[in-house]
Amino acid sequence: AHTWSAIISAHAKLGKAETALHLYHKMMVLGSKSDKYVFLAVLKACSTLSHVKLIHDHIIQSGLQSIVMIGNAMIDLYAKLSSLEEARAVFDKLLNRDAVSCNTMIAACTQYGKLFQALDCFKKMQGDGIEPDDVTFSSILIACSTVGAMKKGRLIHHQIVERDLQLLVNVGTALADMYGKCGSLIDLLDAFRSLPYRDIVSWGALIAGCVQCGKPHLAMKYFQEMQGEGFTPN
RNA sequence: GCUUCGA
Repeated sequence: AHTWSAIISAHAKLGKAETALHLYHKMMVLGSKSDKYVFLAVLKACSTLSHVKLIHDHIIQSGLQSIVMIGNAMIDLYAKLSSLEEARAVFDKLLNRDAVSCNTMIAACTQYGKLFQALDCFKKMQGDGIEPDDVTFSSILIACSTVGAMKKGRLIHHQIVERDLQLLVNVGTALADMYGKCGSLIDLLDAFRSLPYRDIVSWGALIAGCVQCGKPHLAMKYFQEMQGEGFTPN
């Protein structure tokens, strides 16, 4: 199974989804048993709901549905290909939820523009003794930015600083993004300057944020500066 | 060989 999962996931990562699914089919025909890594690899190759449902059935038949990593992948896929309700159904049934489960659910709520549900999930995970991590905070910030909730974003910002998580690029960039989308140029620049390093994504958040804040000339200035630091615009 | 976030 480990050699099958390696080759299936390699194809899935390279975007060769059909080939990955064919290999999975071949593996079954040859009578090899799937383990959790095979399922994770083949789930990555699923681009339609019907594929996901089919694999989900196989997972249930194998009795592997209660494995956290599998459940987490299912939450993500149902959110992206089906509906928030279906994602939540998997989330609710999962008994050994971890931070990734909650992060995935929060990102799912965000995708559907449900800030209140995202915040509720954030609150409940802490009630359940699951520690929020950097991914949790970056996801919650994106939820705030998509609905322009700067006041809530600031409260989250304080919790981030308490843990020094603003020093991580993903969190720092999400902060910059949130302030930019909410129109606070000062806070946007402050978040950007606190980043441990800059990459193409953080530059993008800065430039888009300047535009959002009504400062197109500043955006142009940073666009030049970005190229001066060797980044090619994407 | 392994799931979630900043585009």
